[in-house]
Amino acid sequence: MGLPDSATSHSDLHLVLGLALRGAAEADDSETAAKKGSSNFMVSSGGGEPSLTLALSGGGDSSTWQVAKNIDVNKVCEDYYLTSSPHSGVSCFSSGSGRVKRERDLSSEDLAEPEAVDRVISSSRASDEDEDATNSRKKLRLTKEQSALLEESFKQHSTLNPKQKQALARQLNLRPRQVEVWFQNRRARTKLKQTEVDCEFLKKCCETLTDENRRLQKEVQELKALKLAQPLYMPMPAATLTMCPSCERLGGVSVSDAASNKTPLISMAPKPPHHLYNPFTNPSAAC
DNA sequence: AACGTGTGTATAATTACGTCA
DNA sequence: GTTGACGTAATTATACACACG
Repeated sequence: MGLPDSATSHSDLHLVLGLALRGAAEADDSETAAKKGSSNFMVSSGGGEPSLTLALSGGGDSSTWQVAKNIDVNKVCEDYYLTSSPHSGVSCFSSGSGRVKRERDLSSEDLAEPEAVDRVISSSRASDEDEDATNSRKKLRLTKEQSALLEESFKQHSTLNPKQKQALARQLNLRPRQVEVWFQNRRARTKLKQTEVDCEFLKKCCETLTDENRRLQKEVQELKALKLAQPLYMPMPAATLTMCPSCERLGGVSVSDAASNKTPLISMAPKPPHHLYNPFTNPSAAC
């Protein structure tokens, strides 16, 4: 496996360079370097000398960070969740640039949470956009268990109130913001899926109507052909006449006209073959 | 068979903006 | 009118699977 894309980011460039300096004495292992590079928790702004401890000194268990920083971030999180007590440390899903504009999760809602450290770090960096931009965001991959629980919760209610969000986050060992984002994206996916279903349904409707239209057009052509085949002004046997129940017309002739024995301007064609559409069986269509 | 690379897909995260209390 | 919380929509970025040479 090659270097992850993030290895080419500025932040990781710093890391890789720094690690390369000391890595000479270690193994010439690009994958190891990549893994080291993938840990973008806290790179010191001090240029050449990478440090992973600066911003964490006042916070959680530094030993945890020392262990985690050399391991694939997702694996770290999985292992971390499995082995650590809930909220015993800083969330490993540092999203880097994400806390500048939205500070929703900095509210009292979850300030008591352990990831407060994360947010302290982030907020302390929020004033330094340039440095913030050097951290590429790492993407969390939810475990099957987490996904299942989220799905289960989503089935019950597609939106969460703050308490539910908080509880779910605690249950999943995620930040409330992450739960919130998951639900947002889940709603979006649901909507997209429904749109696709609707689209398919409308396509089928369109096809059906097109077929129906084609059939009717064909029938019109056949009727026209039949009409041309008959001589004009041919008297219509009364028995072949039917009355439209809705407008009380007899084959294009009103009842009053028929009663007065006036000759219709246009004679009715003989009764069409039974397989053809008879407009009088469908008054609304005929009138 | 193992490896590196390009590509497509799923989805976490971000951003912008609207609504409402 | 302002503010903060929350929602959606659009978009970006990342992780991963897979095909291919």
